[in-house]
Amino acid sequence: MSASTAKTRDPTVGRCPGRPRSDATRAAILHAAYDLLGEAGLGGFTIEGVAGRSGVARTTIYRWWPSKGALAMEGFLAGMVADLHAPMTGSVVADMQSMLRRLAGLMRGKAGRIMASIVAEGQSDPETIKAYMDGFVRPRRAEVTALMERGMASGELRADLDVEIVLYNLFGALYLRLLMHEDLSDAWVDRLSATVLANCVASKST
Amino acid sequence: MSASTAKTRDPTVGRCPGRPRSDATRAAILHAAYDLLGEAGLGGFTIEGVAGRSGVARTTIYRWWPSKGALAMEGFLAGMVADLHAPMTGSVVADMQSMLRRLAGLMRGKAGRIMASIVAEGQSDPETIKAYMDGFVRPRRAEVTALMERGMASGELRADLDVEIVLYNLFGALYLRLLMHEDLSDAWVDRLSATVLANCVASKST
Amino acid sequence: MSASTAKTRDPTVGRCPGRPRSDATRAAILHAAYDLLGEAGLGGFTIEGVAGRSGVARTTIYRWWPSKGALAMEGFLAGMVADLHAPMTGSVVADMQSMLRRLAGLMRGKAGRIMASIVAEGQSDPETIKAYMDGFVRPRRAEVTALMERGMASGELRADLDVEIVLYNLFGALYLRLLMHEDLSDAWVDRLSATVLANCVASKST
Amino acid sequence: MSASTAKTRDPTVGRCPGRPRSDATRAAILHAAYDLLGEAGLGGFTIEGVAGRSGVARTTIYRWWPSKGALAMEGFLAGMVADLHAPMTGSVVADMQSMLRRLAGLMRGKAGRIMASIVAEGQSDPETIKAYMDGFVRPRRAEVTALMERGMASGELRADLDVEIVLYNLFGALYLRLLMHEDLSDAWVDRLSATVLANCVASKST
DNA sequence: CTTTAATCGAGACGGTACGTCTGGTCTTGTT
DNA sequence: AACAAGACCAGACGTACCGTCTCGATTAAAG
Repeated sequence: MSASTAKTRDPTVGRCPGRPRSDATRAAILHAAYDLLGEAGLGGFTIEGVAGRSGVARTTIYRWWPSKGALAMEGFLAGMVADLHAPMTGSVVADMQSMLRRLAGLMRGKAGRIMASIVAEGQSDPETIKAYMDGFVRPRRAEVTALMERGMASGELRADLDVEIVLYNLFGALYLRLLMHEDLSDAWVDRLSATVLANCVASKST
Repeated sequence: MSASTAKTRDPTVGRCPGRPRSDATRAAILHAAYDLLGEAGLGGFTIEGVAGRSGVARTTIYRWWPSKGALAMEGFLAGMVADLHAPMTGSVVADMQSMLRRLAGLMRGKAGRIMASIVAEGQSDPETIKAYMDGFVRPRRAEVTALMERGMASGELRADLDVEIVLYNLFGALYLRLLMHEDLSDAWVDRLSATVLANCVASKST
Repeated sequence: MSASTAKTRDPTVGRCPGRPRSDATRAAILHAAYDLLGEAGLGGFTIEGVAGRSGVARTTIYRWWPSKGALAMEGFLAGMVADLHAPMTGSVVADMQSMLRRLAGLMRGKAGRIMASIVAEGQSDPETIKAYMDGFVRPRRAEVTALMERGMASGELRADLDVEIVLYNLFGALYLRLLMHEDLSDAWVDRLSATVLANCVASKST
Repeated sequence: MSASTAKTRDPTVGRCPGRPRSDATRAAILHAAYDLLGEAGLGGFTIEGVAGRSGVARTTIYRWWPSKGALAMEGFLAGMVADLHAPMTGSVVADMQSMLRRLAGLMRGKAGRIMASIVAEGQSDPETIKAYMDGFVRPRRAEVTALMERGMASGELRADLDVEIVLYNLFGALYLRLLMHEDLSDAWVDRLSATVLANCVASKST
């Protein structure tokens, strides 16, 4: 797991002596963390709670995760089985629209609550925000950037687009509504993508 | 203070008997709150800390503010002496650009840290986010909306703009970068406004 | 309580501001402490345990007692309702004998277990042993010393006694047997007092 | 080692299969135990500490010693190279006096600290006190008893002595002062032996 | 002037979670 | 097998704040 902030042994140096780390324990912790996050947000997310729910000693958690935020992050990522890969139809615009709807759908649910919590926690713990960026945001961004650049290359989108800015226009709007507890309905998302993407498609008259 | 979430006596019932609330105390609390927020963010922001720093009993704070977030909000608003009123030159686009630069400037400083903290706290306390919306976001939004509608009426901007979406494109991008601890330089802000506003001006060929 | 190691307010300065300390709470803590000591010794004596048993918050205990040992000591002293004042018959020797039997009786019971625990704890915490000396041992010693000196003055005991040494002969023997988990029956105690006191009475031939 | 409480293999059954127990390891453990005891008392004496200092795994210690006290005991006995055999001059009284001074001398030093620690530990672990009695106290007691009985037989001491009580008078006094952290100077010890032994010598007038 | 009622300080109190520490058990691989 | 290493559970430690509570002292309008 590239985004893991937990200490890990270097696997290249063969085997270390001593009892190896229990994967069952690790999984139990992450699972409990994800559940607790979804139920209580990061406000009610407690190392103590995770320990209790997973049946693991608190010391064990402290041994492997440096902070509450780091644990939350990894629990979130481990629980995000549903990935967000763009669907790859022919139309870049259609792909973008469906991707945004899917992201908004996640944001409306348990995952959205967790995402908001992580961003919140990140405001007082830089490590958390960094882990979130590296583990979740940037991979997503890279995918969408690639998609748009494909559209620009194929002529579907204007060639002079500032892709980064467009991404912030889209994701920024979604995150802002998420964090402000505003409506994230498909209708609103469609309005967003329609408005922004309309300015991205190549004009036919040229 | 319309955005105050502190309990207040109903001023219509004339004067109540008993000792009136001390304004010096109230000011001391808010001042200490603003300072503490700027220094430590909301992670190190505690009622206890505000009480200690302001030389006020904790009880007094609890008597008037229902939650940590409410106090932070009011402290933030009270400290925001520098307002953000649009400068009102002739050009709507120029006004928007300068307004965005000023907002970004605030975000780079102590106020930005506080804004991030309030949004963070709001994720576990809906009252806080509501107070932030009512006290800060919506007034700002209303100003900019009015500005843009003026531009649409005058013909400087396209008449078919979805103003709300454009606002989310702009503010969403700024908030996202603020919360992700990314760069908020004037250069980036100019790139943002250039890209978005270019799609807003009326095309001359009409 | 002269031996109290708990912080106490100076009662001479009238009333202090703030909520006054709850005597019920204090009594509950001391009572629970005595019980727990008797049941588990000082080895199983825990602040946490006292808090749980007395229904008091742990913080409250930490507020008033600086250490485990201090709490144990005060709990012990507070629980020693049965005092050990010498009975004051005519005969000093008889008084001594009955006093030793009473002390041995205590040592056989819950109090003895606590005494042993305190002495044990004192080996790694000098404060504890000091508190035990000041609060329990020295007052006892003073009583018996006075008793013997009365006997010496009246002619019942030899005038050239080294009272301190005799006290160590008696109490040392009892403590040693207590700490070594040896028998402390009345029969043995009588043998002790007979042997030692026989050497203390004034010889009639003078 | 007769007083050892460590599990030992029965040497009569020839050789057991498997790797034999390392005597170097055992010695290292006991040596580290003695050192640690002298430096930190039994309060700072931990299996972990002994393991670290001796370079031995904690498991190994737990395999062979059932409790902290048992290990401390054996470490103490192994370190007591200086034995306490009575010097055997002609005079029983002189021998007793010198023996008491030697014991007091030990008590003033590192060994005294360890003895106090062991007695302390024994209050919550009966095995420890038993091991201390069997390994150290009773052999000492037997020697002195024999010495006194020799004196009684030779007429130097009174024939009607209750030797056991006299021993408790002497040793009890010393232990009590040791455990109460009171002075154990030669002067005080001489006062003790003078007082007690004066009552033991046979009266010449008979 | 007195009431009289509210504010404000101080601080005790029951709680929750923190992050640390130690003791003892267990599970590995190595010797 | 014995051993070193170290993961793991269990649970107490002492601290920081939380939010509630009871006091006494203060203060200003209402009677």
